[in-house]
Formats: sequence, structure tokens, C-alpha cells
Amino acid sequence: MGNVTIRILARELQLSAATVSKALADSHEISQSTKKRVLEKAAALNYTPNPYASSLRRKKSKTIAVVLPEVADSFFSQAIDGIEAIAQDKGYHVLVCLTHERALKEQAILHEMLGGRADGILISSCSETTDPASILELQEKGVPVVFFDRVCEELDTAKVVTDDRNSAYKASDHLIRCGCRNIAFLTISENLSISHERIEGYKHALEERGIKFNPADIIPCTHQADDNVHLLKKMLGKKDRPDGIIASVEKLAVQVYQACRELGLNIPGDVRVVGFSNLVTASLLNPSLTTITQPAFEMGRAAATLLFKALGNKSADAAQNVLVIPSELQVRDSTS
Amino acid sequence: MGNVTIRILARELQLSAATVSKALADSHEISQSTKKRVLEKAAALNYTPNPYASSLRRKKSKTIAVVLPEVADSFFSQAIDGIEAIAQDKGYHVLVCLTHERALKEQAILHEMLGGRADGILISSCSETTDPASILELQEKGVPVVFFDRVCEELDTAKVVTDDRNSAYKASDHLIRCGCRNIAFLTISENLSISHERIEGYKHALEERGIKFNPADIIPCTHQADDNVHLLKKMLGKKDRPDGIIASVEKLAVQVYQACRELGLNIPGDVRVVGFSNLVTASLLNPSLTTITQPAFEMGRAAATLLFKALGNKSADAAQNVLVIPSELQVRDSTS
DNA sequence: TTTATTTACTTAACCGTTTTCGTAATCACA
DNA sequence: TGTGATTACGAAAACGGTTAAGTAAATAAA
Repeated sequence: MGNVTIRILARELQLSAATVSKALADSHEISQSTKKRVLEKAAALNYTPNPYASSLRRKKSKTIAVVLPEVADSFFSQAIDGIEAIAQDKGYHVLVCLTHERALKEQAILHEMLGGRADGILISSCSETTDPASILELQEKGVPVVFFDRVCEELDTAKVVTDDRNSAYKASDHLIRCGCRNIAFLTISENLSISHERIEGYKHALEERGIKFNPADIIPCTHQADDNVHLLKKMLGKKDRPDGIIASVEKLAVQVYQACRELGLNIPGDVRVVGFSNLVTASLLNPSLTTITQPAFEMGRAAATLLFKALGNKSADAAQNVLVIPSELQVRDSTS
Repeated sequence: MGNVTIRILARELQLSAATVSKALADSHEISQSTKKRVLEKAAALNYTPNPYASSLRRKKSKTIAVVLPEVADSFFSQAIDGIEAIAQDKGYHVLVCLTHERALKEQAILHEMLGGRADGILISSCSETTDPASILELQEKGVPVVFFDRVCEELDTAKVVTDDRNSAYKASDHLIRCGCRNIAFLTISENLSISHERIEGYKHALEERGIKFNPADIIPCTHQADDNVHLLKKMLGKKDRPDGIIASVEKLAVQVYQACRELGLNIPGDVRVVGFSNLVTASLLNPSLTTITQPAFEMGRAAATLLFKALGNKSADAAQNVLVIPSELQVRDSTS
């Protein structure tokens, strides 16, 4: 009943623990016949190595941590799928740590990671300001960190992003071409890299078409769905309501639909909508939603790949790569 | 640069490692003044304990594993949110292990867990047959296991499910009341507990209304979206196509919509659809989707709570609870 | 004053694997 | 036949935190 350890295995085999350990690791120092005996006995006794003993000794946890705001979001869950695919392939485990968009929680998680719980970190920052200190500490300790999607611009780490600025530009330009002149831009946080980039793209499109940018058109939203719907209804209830909306976050697009439905507003008749979204149901919505579709799965894969590349290098933070994977504008009925 | 260990901390403080350890654990054996000194020095040196050393010695990992088929699914991702909320509260970490619906992968993951990587396991089985052996082994080793949603009926573990049979009954009954007489039931696996239950509920409703059950109406689907759409189009293209469809899995409902769209079939005119689904967009689809909405977040919370209860007990598998949290039928336009 | 008790620490032995350094024994080669 | 490699294994010391057992000093009880 007491767990079968490598020493128990060794005793049964009349061997030393060292030999068994090496045999299990398929070391060249061990004869084929011994390896076979060990493997067989291990299977017979149902031996499973204690990962913590191993981690302690090797200073490797065979685990990566994914730090992100939430998982109930198509983009993030698809990204996790991509990350996990790579990790599983490399024999690594995935620790999912949710920040719930709280900077404090994020910091606490990152600080804990200093203990070596994970060999590397994938992170998509929360919407409150990310403290570069924790990240810097990790880097100093030689723990590779790769940002994805929501990156921290000031930091010199590997990053995987999509072409946020250009995507927002395309979305805005598309709306303008559709006749919109008063476009609201919904965002969840102004100190998020992706927000900056996307707002820049939006501004650029306006400028190019000679539309004056009005700071009041940048609408900061919250993480409370009902608050947002309330806010949106208020905005859309006004006489000078926008004739176009860009929802820079998946959830916000859904909330715009809800607000419009409750107000009896027609999309795209009364207001056109485009959302940054990875919803599989985008094309099935009423009306189908024009989206900027991010390559979520691919971004997850790419971030994980970058992380493992860094883990392979002795020079920990060698991979100061920035990867940009383009998003796609998919025009559907909500704008046409 | 070299990690600051408890011994280094101790040396700096002119104390023994034992004292520091106890001080950090707020042991009553240590004086207040020493505790304060230790805490301050620990903060100053930015000490972070090595979780693996601790896990090795204490035989506790402060980690739970969530084993499930995928994460890119509203039900599962919401459930994870619920699980994580509880785990974070208890100071535990969450290891997410995806089986991708492969029994072999599931077995491998569970077998690895024997090593003690996680203190407890939450699992929603994959659609291929789950091998009770791995679970039994875990239980023998005293690792508590809680099933949620996709449970293993033969096993005597704690379980959290929804009222699958009754939900399916309600969905079927609803369709019949709407006039359907030829109802197809889409499933992904026939050896899944939830499939059994749901099919039973479906049969029961038919029987009660004097409609003969036709085994051919149980449509086994795959995990390939395009395969399913193809299959569904074939089915819906026939003259004697069903006049009602129950999609017992979230993704399948979406695929029914796609198939109908491609065939130009009208929902609910040509065929009525109800789906087991937690999509936030259900009410925004075209037409809005009648759903059996499962309490995903709550189920996650409940499962985690049950697990922690078991972790609290010395008698590991004391909690052979079965919790049933009811789902809700939300009638929308796809059936009316 | 002597004896118990409490307080505040220390020592040392773990936990289970890995790995460095040996060391016999076998083999190759001049 | 002696020297150097090579092969196959073992002893023991890590890794870093925890904890049982022990101890010296201070305090309380007799």
C-alpha cells in the first residue's frame, strides 16, 4: 500500500536505486538485460515516479504555467487548446492560473512562480496595469516568459500578438465604407497594449477618411455584463447615437447585441457592429456578426513553441522574438 | 542569483532552518519577535519556498487536476471557472489535463497521477470508454476522485451531475408538444453515462406520448465538425427527414444550424431544434436557440467543493456523494 | 530550594530521485 | 603481460523544506 518507490523497486531487483533510476531513464550505462528487468518489474509493481522528488533534484518541473484573465472566453479557451497541444507533445503539464482581471492576483501568481513551480510562463496580462517587476524577477531567475495577445510593451520578452492595429484599422475602414460616420469604439481597459494598438488603428482609419476623432467615442466598459448592457443602452438610446460600433473584446459584441435587442434597434439598419471575436457562432447570430477573427489556437501554439524554444536554450531569455499572426476581417450581415 | 533557500535565510538571521520554517508557518513554538524578523528578512530577500521540496516532504502537492476532453466548449470552460474559483480560495493550484476524447490519453494522464502530482482529481470522462482500473488504483492510493457531468456509472465515487434524464425528457416533451413526431437525437457516444441518461429521458417522453421509439433516430456523431455537418445534411436532405432535433452536445447544436443554413432549411419551420448548450449567444442566434442550459459554473464549484471535503477527511473516499444540480429548459424561437 | 513546566529554539533525519564519483570486471592492444 | 578503455553497476551526497525529538533557559509550582 505504501507507495512503491525506486528503492523498493531496487530491493526487489537486487539492484541499487541508482541503477534503477538510470535504467528507467534508458541510460547507456545500463545493460539491455537489466533495463528490461527493471521495466518489467516497474510495470508489475505499477511503479510511478514521484514527480516532486524528481523536480526537486533536477530543478525542472516539467510544467508550464498559463496566466490569463479567464477561461470562459472563446479566444482564451482556444488559445489554451493550442498551448496544451504543444505542451502535451513535449511531455509537459499545464497549470492554468486565472487572474480574473485583477492585477493583485496576477502579481501574487507570478510571485509564487519564483519558487520554481513552473519552468516557464505564458501570460496574457489582466486589464489592470501589469507590474513589470514580477516579470523582471522571473526573467532574472532564468524563468522564460512569453506574452501572448495582451502583451506588456515595456518589457523585453518574447511575444505573440496579432496585428491589432491593422485589424482595428480594417474594421474601422470597413465601417466607414459602409457609411458610418460616428463610430463608437468599446474597450475594457486603456492601459492594455491591445487597446492602444486597436485604438491607434481606429484613429488612423478615421483620419485617413477625414473624420474627426472624438475621444468621447472611446467607450470604456467594465467586466460586469449587466453594467455594460446598461451603459450601452444609455448610449444607444440617445438621439446622436453611433451608427457603427467596434467591440474590441468578444464579450462586448455580445452585449451590444443584447442592448440592441432590448432597445429594439436594428443591426445593421440602425447601427452596424463589428467585433473582435472568436465565437464559433458568429456566423449564426441574428444578424450574423462581422468579426475580426483572431488566430487563437495558432497564437497559443506559437506562444508555447516560443516558450519551449527558450526552455531548450541554456541562455534563458535568448528568444526575444515578437511574432505577429494576422487576424482576418470576416464581413457578415451586421455591417452590410 | 542562486535561489535563496530557507537555509540561506536562516544563516542571514543566525537561526536554524527549522526555526525559520516554523516561523513562516506561524508555529506557536516561535516567539512573536522572531516571527517578525523572519517575515521581514524573507520579504527583503524575496524568498519564495520551493513547492516541490515541500510537496515531497509533506506528501501534499496543493494541486488538483482537472481531467476533461477539451476546454473550447462553453460548458467545460465555465466549469473550470467554477473549479478554479474554489481552488484559488483554498490555496490550491489547478492542473488542466485534456484528453481530447481519447481513452488512451485519459488513461495515461490518470496513471501519471498515481505519482502524486495532484492531491485530488476532478474528471469528466472522454467519450471513449473510461477504464475504471485507473480510477480504482487512484482510489486505492487514497487520491480522492470526483466525477462531474460525464460520470462513470460503475464506479463508486463522488459525482456531480445534472438531471440529464429529466432534462432530455423535458426537451423531448417540449418538441412533441410543438407537434414533432419524428425526433432525431444526436449524440457523440453511446457509452457515456450522460448519453444513456439523456436517451432514456427521450425514450420516456416518446413512450408517454405514444410515439414509437425508433433506434435509427439516435444519431451517433463524431468529433469532426465537418463530418457531422455532412452527416446532418445527408439526414436533413431526405424526404422523411426529422421534424425535430435534440442535440445532446453543445457543438452539435451549432452544426445543426450550419447544416440547415447550407440546405436552406428553416428553423423552426422545417425542423425544430433544441440543444444542450451553455452558449452565451444562444438567445442571439438566428433563430434563437431553445436550450437545456446546464449549471456549468455551479457544477464546477460543487465538484471542487466535494473534492476538498474529501481532501479534508482522513478517510479519503468518505464522500461518496452524488449531487444533482438541475438544468433548465429555456424555450426560444428554434422550437416555437 | 528543588522539581515540574513552559518557552524558544536546534539537531538531524527524513521525503524519493538524480547524479557525481568510484570501482570492479571485462576487453582491446601493443 | 601490462596498460588503457570500456562496460555495468553501487555508494553517497545532493535538492530544499518539514518535523520528531531533544535541550537549555526561564518560569511556575511544591
